[in-house]
Amino acid sequence: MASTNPARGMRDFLPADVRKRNYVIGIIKQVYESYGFEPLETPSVENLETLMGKYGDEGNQLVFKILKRGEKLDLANATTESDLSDLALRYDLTVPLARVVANNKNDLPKFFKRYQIQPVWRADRPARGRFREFYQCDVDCIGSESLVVEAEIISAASHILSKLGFKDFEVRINHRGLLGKMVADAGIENETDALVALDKLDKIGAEGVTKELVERGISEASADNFLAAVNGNTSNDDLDAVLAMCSELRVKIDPSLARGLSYYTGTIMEIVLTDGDFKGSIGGGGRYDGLIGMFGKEQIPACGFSLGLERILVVMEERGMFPPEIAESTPADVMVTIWSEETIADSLKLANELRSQGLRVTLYPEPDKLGKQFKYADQIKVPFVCILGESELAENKVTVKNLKTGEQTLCPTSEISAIILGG
RNA sequence: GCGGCUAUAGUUCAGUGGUUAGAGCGCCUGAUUGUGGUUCAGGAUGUCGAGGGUUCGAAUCCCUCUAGCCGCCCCA
Repeated sequence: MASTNPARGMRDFLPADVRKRNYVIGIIKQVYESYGFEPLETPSVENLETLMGKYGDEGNQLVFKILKRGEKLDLANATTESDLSDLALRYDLTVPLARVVANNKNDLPKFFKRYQIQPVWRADRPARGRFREFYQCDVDCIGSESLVVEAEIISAASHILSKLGFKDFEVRINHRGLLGKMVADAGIENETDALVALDKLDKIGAEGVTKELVERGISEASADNFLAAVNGNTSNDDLDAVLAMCSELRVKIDPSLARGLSYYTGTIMEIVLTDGDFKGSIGGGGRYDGLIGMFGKEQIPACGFSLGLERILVVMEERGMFPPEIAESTPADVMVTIWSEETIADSLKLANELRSQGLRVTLYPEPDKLGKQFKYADQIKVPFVCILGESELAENKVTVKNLKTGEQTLCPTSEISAIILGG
């Protein structure tokens, strides 16, 4: 038998999951729009050449490539990857944005402030809180080199976390220029290796980082110099300016913050929870003044931030942070039963009357024993059941039962919504 | 990509070479032909992940594959 599991690293979202996701996405949209960011959507699929070379070597490996189709797919004579694949699923939302900006410069305002909440795909190995298809919630501001952009983006992301109920979190910032200088001053040639090792400082400590630097072929003297620089005077004008504009927020300079994506050029930032046992960032971003220029046109400055929806959801689930109306939501306010074949039309009519009174109404889909119908109502957690049986029809009334209290009322149709909304 | 662990009913798991593979939960039926959530009685459900091997005999031992989990790597 074929497996009924979704494909590796992919997930089905059952109704309860979707409600929680929509709740979080709703707040993210609302906050981004309150800062004047506009929505953008781009295709799931990009041309392979659009994505390749934008994320570093590791990133290139993780791009989800799509096999060529029809006559273009010539397996017998294929010798390179580009003979087999010409498209790929998008790896993040930033590179597609850069492509859109490069392609639509004349139609976009001088400063393009957009948000985008869509899934991205990575051919990664799935782990806890890590999937092959996951949503990112990006905000970016295109066209300005001003550090006001950084400040505002940090503010928006902080705002969202507060509104979702997070209390202990902080934004850590660093600067690619500062990192590059420290690496060069220490006499280290391979900047990527140095940064990857440095990024683990809070996890494995100074000794661990030194060890890893040496393992990556960097001399012990250089490694020590590098770490000394990180712990020494790390002042940077850009970072100081951002800090000054974010005085109301919890922002901290973290000289060990590196971030993997290769397209960042200036400020880099990450948002982390400082309470509980969730390690790792739940969002990050930075300035990428060179990326849009990689599409061969004008060089345009840009800066953005991405919140990881899945990680936010994992933590909110573990901590029970969803409001009761989301956590205990029901598909309908009331369920209408069907007494018999002969009364189907009456039940259909009743359901529609209740809908026109503003209620969410679910109809039991077939005549059945009342016990079965109640059991189903209980299972889907609707709070009220309407019974329209022979005796009710004879009186032109409906029995309404409150499933929580067990209370039952016989009343005309017109009074039902008052009972349900009042109860 | 590397290392370790796991795969048995819808689900969580027990079963370490010997009849017909079990349990909890869930599901179905009835007690209750106009009333759920509680209770009681009864019932159904399996390619024991796939393929091969050892054996008189394999869910159990061996090999291969596949999938999942944990750690490393990397990342949101």
